[in-house]
Amino acid sequence: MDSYHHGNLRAALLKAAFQLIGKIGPEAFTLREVARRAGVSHNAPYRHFKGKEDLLAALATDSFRQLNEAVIRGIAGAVEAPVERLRAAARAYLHFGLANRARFQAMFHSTFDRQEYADYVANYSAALTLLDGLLVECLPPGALPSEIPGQLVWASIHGITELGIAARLEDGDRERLLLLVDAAVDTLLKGLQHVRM
Amino acid sequence: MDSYHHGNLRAALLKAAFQLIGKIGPEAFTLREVARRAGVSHNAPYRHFKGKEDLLAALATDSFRQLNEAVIRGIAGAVEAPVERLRAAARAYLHFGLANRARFQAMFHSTFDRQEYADYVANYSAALTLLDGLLVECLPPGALPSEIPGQLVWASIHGITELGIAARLEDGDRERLLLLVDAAVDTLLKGLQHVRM
DNA sequence: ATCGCAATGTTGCCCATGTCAACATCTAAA
DNA sequence: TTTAGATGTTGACATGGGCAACATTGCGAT
Repeated sequence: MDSYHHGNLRAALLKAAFQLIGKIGPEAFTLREVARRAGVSHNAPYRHFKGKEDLLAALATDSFRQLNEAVIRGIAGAVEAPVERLRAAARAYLHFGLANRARFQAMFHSTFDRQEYADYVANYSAALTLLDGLLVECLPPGALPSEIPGQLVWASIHGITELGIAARLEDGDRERLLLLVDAAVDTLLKGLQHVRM
Repeated sequence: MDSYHHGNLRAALLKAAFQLIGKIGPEAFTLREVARRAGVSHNAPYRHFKGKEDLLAALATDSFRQLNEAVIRGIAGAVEAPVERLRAAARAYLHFGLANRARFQAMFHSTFDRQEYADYVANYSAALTLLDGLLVECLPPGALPSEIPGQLVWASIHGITELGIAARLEDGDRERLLLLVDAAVDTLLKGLQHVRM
């Protein structure tokens, strides 16, 4: 092999992009550098992506998939109790964000037009649905006339993660944030049992 | 006048930067374009800022100041009741974020080294302190052994704002998010009265 | 089998940007 | 008034995104 045609350049480019964006922020992220890392000319990516944004969109979509998987793995390793499962999911979410700050940013702060990326939207929604399902298990049956509780929990976990990313973390802070996530879950669950929506 | 020297270029550059970043994202934000808008050569900004990042840092710092002011204005226009004041602050926070998405991003997702920008850190902390003060008024006295509740409330409001920014909004969604913010405040307050920290 | 075409890569180019260096102009203090 | 420092300007360089023209390859119709 080793021939003119790469075989599966698209995948290779995405892989290289993952590594690159992990080392530097998504701002410094460079199409040409991705190509270099894939051992390919600076224009080869254009045969597989419309441009830089398109690559970023693919990256974001894939990252969402991985986030969902990570969350699922998280709850799989947890006790049966619904609250524990929700906590585990929340912790997994936080952990994913902290461990993949640049990709997290690509997932939420990219500028591509979402309407053109149905896959992205699907995986985005899946994350919310996932969390919402766990939440339902934690609340008294029939207590969910709206989608608000799910969005509330998601937003809180997401906010903690965002702020955790924004503040550059020392190693000890990870613990603190985990406590915060637990506190968020507990507090919201308690509050949701008392507040009318 | 109209002379070689501008008079107060630094301020003019910041102003131009505000306008520019309002029109486009902070990624597309360009030092040269800022200079152009200030009617000045592409290298003039270097006499007032170390480089692009430095300008962004100044912008972020200033934006934080404005956020805090907006929040304060928000509570000033609210009823006396502590919970109402907290709600007003939260709404102001959300509103500021939605109305200034690009600057909001600059505030939280920039890559400059925070240690070099004491002003930035000060204004950042001020936002948290502000919120925390409002929160204390809403809780039973002596019930705050930790900083967790404040961070919790902040993170939730922030998360709603971030997700609101991330999802491009239709006009009707603004209402929904405001409801969400109110729900967050109510739910967290209720929960905080029942959960041990 | 072969011919031809579409897919995939490559090279070369253009323009914009961030930043450095050298030079120009102004202002204020000595 | 002179002159040094502050402030702007012009020019240059390296790098990046993206277009166009060309090269190579593999695959399907004949």
